[in-house]
Amino acid sequence: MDSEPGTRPDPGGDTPPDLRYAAYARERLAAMSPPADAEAFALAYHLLQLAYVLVTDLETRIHRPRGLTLPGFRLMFKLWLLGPTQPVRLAEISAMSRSAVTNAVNTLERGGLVERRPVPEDGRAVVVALTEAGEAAVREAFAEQTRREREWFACLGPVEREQMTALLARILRARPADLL
Amino acid sequence: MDSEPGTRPDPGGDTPPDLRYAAYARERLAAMSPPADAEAFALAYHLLQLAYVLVTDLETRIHRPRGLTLPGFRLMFKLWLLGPTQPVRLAEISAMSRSAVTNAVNTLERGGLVERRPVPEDGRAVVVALTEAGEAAVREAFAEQTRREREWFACLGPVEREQMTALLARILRARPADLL
DNA sequence: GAGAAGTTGTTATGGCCGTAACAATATTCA
DNA sequence: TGAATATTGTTACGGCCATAACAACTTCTC
Repeated sequence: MDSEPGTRPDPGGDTPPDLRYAAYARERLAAMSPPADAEAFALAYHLLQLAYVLVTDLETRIHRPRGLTLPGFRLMFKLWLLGPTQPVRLAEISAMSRSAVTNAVNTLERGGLVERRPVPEDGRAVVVALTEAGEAAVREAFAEQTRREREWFACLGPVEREQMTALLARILRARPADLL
Repeated sequence: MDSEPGTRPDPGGDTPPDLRYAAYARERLAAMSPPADAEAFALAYHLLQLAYVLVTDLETRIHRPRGLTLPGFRLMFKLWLLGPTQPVRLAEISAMSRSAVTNAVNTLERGGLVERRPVPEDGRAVVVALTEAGEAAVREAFAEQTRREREWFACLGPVEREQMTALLARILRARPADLL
């Protein structure tokens, strides 16, 4: 049905393959018996796909050419704002595991971008701090990343951008309580 | 400033650490000289953070207990809708590399969930197809994932959910042309 | 037809991330 | 005080993903 060109907004023209797939999947799910929740699928799919494509773009276009990675940059950016910080704090802010922080810090430390310092009051603890090279790197990468983000979001108006941020924040705030 | 409790929506109560950090970062960026683009940061941050937290939740709560992974499930789900498909097609739909597909298919094939079949017309090509076990697995996992997604998005009304999906799709459709 | 050029899938290497197990250190509490 | 418990950071292992290089095959072009 509906195979003449121009009948719909563009279900086959220069639409990227991931969006064509999304449209197809939505139809198929709605047509199942019993019909599946095509709206929940579409929201989750577009959210994950956009995040994936955006992450890949920032990584390959901004950070890798500078010898960084996106996760590495994000960690350094936090240190830039927060100052020297314990791994356990970084892990809980980022909602990721302590071992992931250890790995990221290892990589950045090899590159001379951050350093570990012992904490006198607690023999277990360590703080991670930017080196001077790390501070310069994060400042420059931040400028470029912001520029690229603005390109990505230029298709939305200011009100829409705020709406979107607010909706995302609402979901994050209301995240299911049983997250472990 | 503003340190009495209850003055603001909750910049310190039971707000999760990632959102508290986001609010702090936003203030700091706006207070820089010259001020940085705190809005672009906030939008990108909330988008990436939500995607990350959601992915982690679906992975650990739904798929890992079933012996799957989220990327593995997503690939199987595509095969479920599309039928036997070439890796190159899967890669372009998913906007990921062919080698990532190879790896994912290897893992799924080890688990007996998909199989490779040669293509008579093209000696290079292969199609990946669900096995019977794979079809059963994807159907069950899909039901659970949908249930969980509905919990995540229950904090939005139907109109807001559609708004959000539309905004995400708009950004995906307008993605920068020079993505390589 | 035969060689050049392109496509497909794979492998190797390296980074990211999670879980589980561990050693070292702090804290609690009987 | 001293033993049980909790916390911190690390390591080992396996999965995901990208890039680059490669072999096999197809298609284009002369």
